[in-house]
Amino acid sequence: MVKLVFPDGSSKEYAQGTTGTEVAASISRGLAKKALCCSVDGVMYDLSAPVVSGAIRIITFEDEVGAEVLRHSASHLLAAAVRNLYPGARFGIGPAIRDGFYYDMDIPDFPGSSALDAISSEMKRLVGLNIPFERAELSLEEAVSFFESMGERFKVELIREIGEKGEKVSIYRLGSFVDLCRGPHVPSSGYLKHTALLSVAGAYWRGDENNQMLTRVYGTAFDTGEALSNHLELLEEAKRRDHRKLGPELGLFTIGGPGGPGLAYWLPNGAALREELEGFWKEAHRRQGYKLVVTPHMAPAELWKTSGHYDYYRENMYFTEVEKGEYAIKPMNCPGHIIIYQNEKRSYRELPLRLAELGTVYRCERSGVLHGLMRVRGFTVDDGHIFCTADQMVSEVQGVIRFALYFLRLFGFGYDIELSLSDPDNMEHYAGVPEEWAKAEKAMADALDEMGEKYKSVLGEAAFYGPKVDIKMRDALGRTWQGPTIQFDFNIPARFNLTYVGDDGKEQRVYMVHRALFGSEERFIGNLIEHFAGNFPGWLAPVQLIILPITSSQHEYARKVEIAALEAGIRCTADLRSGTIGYRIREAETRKVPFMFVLGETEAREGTVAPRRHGKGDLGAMSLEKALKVVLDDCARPSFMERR
RNA sequence: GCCGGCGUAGCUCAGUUGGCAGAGCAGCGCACUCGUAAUGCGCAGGUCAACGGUUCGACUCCGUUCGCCGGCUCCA
Repeated sequence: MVKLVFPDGSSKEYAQGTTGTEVAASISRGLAKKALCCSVDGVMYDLSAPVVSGAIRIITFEDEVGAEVLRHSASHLLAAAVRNLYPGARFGIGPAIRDGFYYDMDIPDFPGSSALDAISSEMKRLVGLNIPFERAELSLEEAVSFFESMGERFKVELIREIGEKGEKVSIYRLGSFVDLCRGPHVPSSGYLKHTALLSVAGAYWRGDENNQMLTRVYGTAFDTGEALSNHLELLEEAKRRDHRKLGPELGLFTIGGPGGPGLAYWLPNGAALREELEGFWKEAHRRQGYKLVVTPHMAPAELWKTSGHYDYYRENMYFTEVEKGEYAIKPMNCPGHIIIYQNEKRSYRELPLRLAELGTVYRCERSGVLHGLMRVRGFTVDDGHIFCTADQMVSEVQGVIRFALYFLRLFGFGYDIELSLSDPDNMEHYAGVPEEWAKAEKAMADALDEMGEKYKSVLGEAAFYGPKVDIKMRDALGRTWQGPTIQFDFNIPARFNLTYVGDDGKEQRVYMVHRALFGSEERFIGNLIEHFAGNFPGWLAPVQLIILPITSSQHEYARKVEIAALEAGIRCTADLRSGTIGYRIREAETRKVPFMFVLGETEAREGTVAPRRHGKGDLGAMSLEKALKVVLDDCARPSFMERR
């Protein structure tokens, strides 16, 4: 007999050889229908396998692992279809990924994305045949010779590695297609009805650019047609919000082309948004006790040699010559802030010293990785460096985290926190001594714990120069982006011998924290564009108000209203063109301007305006004074949080 | 950098087998003077990304360069 314990704590005995399918059916018909695979004591099994005693869980698509199993199965289906259409194809890896799956394949004479339709049809055909996934286990030798006979050199390479780890080798058969796979899989291809192929791209075998380039096909799969179409709709929405499309459309920026790849040119509207964002940032930083500084765009190579960038970051730097001396364009702001720190002898009394700058840096990124505003060669970092004593570490890190979260909440982003720690097995790779690392890592963890913030610790993700807290931000579509980062630095203070005079009159090594809230202003604005779909909150809207006289008889009144709005501090223009009012309203709506004042004969006579809110429509006529107040209230820059 | 795709008017896109460069929107002009998401008519707008080659003839075919897009381990 086999004794199974269910998640609710109840248990039941089954005959030896009972399969997962039968167990699921004994629980409920609904579960049997939704079941994809099962796990016993955390080990995953196919539903067709006989169950063993232990804690069983029937896994459905609602489980994160269930979704992975379904998608991984879909990747096998994809490979099977490709094998049928391109018998010469050889297969690499085909894992499930967030929201989908891919398969890397070497497909001779592959025609590119035009082949997706044909592959999709073949996949649909295989789904219709409802072919079972069948598992078999092989010895290492059998597996190697089997895949060698098929010419599957990538699989052979993988098997050899599995052999080194001492795992047994399993294969899965889907009709005539056999793939190396740990499993488990859904019972049959009929479960993969709601699958879609998305794109084709090149990918190096195992991600190494020294290896062969394979063809990667991306796809996604869901348990229901509705879930699939919702996901595809989300992808469409993301495309509509793409900052590379909205940015130029809204007159925010232009990038690439004659201005040079990876270099953003801010148009008047974008510059207005930036200016507002920067103004808010500066104000907030002053109130948080930062001293704002400004440092040059280039500095002698010597400075970068001392900082270590010259040796370790050289490939990303641009160089130039000044009177035969070598200079570097700055890729980071830290050395500049060091110069300012070192400008005078520092006392413990002036710590923590918080320096901040909107510093524009240039980094040489490889042409292929450039991506709109998200990955550029010239960008402005909202950089800050905190110089403090060991005792001040926890409260300083907390202050920055609180500050960062305030910023994210202000814009309506969600967040997840990661604490990136050193790899205890490789401490020799890091700058600084292990005891100091332990102290700094504890300070960061303590800071988070004390604040009651949830976070995920990731071993081995720290920078070589120190541990860090990374905050991932989640936008309106649920996508995550690199957000604020707070990094401890053991390296620079040692390299520059940064000290302060302690209360004992002796020189002490200063502690240093790098931090950025936006990260790159360019990328952050790219995120904002997509997050808001271009419908910025009033205070950031490049144009806050458009004045729309209905006929030319109201032009004079329109000018008066415009002047009043400008004097009130509203970013405003009057649209005096002769088109119909419907046409001009439509245009203002598509430009996502928050407010319009419509002025007709009645308004001009009575000294009123008829405001219209973007997305909401007509607000009804009111006095000019009242209307201006409505706009000002809506477009007010948020006041900075109270200090705790 | 590498693999694949793309590049025609400011934008979105047609352009057949190699045979005179097209439309809608935007712009400008004229008419219209209009009440909450597209008024009508007209005009102008191009080195078909650039350079080279094949050809009687190239937007079209070939090559090179530039730019843009999808990606380049989330490890069977």
